Amino acid sequence: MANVKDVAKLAKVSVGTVSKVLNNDPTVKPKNREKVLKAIVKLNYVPNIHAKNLSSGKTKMISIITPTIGDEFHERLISAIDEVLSNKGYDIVFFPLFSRDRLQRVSNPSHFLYQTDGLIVSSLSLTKMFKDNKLPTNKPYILVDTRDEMNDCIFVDNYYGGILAAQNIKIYKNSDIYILGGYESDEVFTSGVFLERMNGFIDELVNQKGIPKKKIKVIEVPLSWKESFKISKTIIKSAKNKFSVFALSDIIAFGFIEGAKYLNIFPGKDYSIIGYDDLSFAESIKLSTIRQPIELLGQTAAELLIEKIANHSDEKIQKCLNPIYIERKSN
Amino acid sequence: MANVKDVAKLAKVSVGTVSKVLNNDPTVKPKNREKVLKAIVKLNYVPNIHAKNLSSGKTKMISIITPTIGDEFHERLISAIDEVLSNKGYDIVFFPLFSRDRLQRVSNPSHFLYQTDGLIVSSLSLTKMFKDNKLPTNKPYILVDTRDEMNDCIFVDNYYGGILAAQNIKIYKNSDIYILGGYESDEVFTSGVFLERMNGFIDELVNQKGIPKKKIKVIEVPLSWKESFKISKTIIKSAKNKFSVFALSDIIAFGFIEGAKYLNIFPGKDYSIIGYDDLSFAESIKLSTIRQPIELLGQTAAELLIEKIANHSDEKIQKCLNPIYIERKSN
DNA sequence: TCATAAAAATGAATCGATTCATATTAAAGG
DNA sequence: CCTTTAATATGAATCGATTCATTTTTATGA
Repeated sequence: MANVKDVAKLAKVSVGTVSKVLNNDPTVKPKNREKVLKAIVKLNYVPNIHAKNLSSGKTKMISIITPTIGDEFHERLISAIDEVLSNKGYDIVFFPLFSRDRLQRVSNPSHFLYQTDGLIVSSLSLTKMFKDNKLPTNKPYILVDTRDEMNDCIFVDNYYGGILAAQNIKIYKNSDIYILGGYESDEVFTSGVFLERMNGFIDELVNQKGIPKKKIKVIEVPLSWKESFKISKTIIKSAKNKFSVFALSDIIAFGFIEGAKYLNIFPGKDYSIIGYDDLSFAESIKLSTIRQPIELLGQTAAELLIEKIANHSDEKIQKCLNPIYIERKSN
Repeated sequence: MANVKDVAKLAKVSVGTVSKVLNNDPTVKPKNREKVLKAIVKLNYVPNIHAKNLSSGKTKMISIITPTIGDEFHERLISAIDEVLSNKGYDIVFFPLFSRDRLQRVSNPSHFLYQTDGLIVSSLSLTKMFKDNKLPTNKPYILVDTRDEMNDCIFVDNYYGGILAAQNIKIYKNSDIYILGGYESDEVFTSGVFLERMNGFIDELVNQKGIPKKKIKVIEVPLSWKESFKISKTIIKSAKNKFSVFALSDIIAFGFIEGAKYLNIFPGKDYSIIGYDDLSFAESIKLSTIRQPIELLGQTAAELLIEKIANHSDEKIQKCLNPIYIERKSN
């Protein structure tokens, strides 16, 4: 394997010049640049990234940490982040946690994860993961999709999202109102967004709309359409009259709607339902929902982090974006 | 930031000893080990991973490349890979491609991606990505979920999966048989598995079961349940009598079934349908399907790669796993 | 033509670990 | 107690880039 020295020798220039060529330094004359380039090709030279990282003290990489990967929210979020970062010359390295076991491994401060130029942590609460509520690194980082007073973060106001749902949901006379979702099997991997949505919804209904609290039924369901699919029967049977549903995620709303169809109960007609997120399928199933600006969330996070890296400024960042209500036929 | 030298000085031992402690070398006496450990804590020392990578020539990391991330198949595959690798002391770094643009960036031979100890490439065809049908690296790598004569690979026999579907699908008299799926928007990101499934299915029907080819209708649909949801109406209207469907993925089968329900057409009663993959929801919707051993696929890939890294052997690996038919009510 | 300033090239020092041949210390055996 | 052997410890050399103070070359203009 050839290295800079070999290239320098073959090109008859110094290693400094080779390094300049590699980094597009304009202070190298065309003739020399060409010589170096030719030598690189001839030797089949590939720069060693580890040496580069070590000697420059930079990696031009950003670590991204997420709980899982199999969902549209994170796919869109990360794509958006990647787009911004790549424009600024950064690459992303991606660390989905999957399990507590992997979290354990990845908690080691000497893990590669913490030795890139910065980190974006998505949908995770550091409080629950690390006792001191901090990532074990002094690299700059920012949390996304989590509210955290102690760390820099950017998030969508989930409490307000709940309020929006409450303000817009159609309520039938004498009818029950169901909140669906929010169950999380492992509390270490939760960001608390579901609870906030629920609280916003309940507070608004009770305090502003004067709905008696006992008419609001919270049904804890995991974030999976299959689960709400199953639970739909129970709910529909227990409900007298028409009823209203606030699903804490579009995924849950979807399962409920599909399950209800089996009983010939249709959204917008026999009951009203509002979802959350505005995922790509929401429009096609005519689901009213609270839209999160997922792409904007990712873009802003990326921009803020890059700024932080560039300025070394340590002023606290607490950025809040607002969701909006999207009206469709289901409500 | 403290380094090995600082630790050595404080602990009053040599850097060699510090390094041994860091790497759990048994030839260091308990007393010294303790001194070093104490110094590490006192100095808040964190090993620099880039220096380690450079000097040792190893990273103890494996790169994983996938086209996307938002699907159950890859989530399960990667989890399985991660489990095996972590047991062998390796960590994974994960590179979803997302887009051609990112593929472009990631094709640079000096990318970090190619400077780990090995690579696993999932569901991608190198032929379409690189003109010489090789990854731009001389690190060991293995392809998963792709058949490729030129490279080491492990895959599930998709052609045979198609045969299995053909052998088991219920066929009604004078009825049409539909194949659903296989449309891919960007051919660079395709692995060709859908085509193989389809060919196996058709060949078996025509050659073994004597079904006339014109009764088999191929409907190209993208891998999205929404799309097959939409197309279901068209198909059902055009179909006289009962009919049979081979969905090239469970996701597509699901969309079709849900769409058909709107027209009061039910699987296992008004038509028969077989899916592919046996994703987690297949059981709950009673979908007959061709099960891929996803976890086994990931585990075996990981094991083979580690072996390759250890032995430097360059004998060609071409491992084929078999899918099995899972009977449920939809067929 | 020469002095001076600007541009380009140089290469030793550096980053922070691991390696391994060599030196030191401890244990075993007579 | 001394020799031999085994167990530990040492630290200079190494990995392969970047950096930057210094030197060399080129350009400018009087």
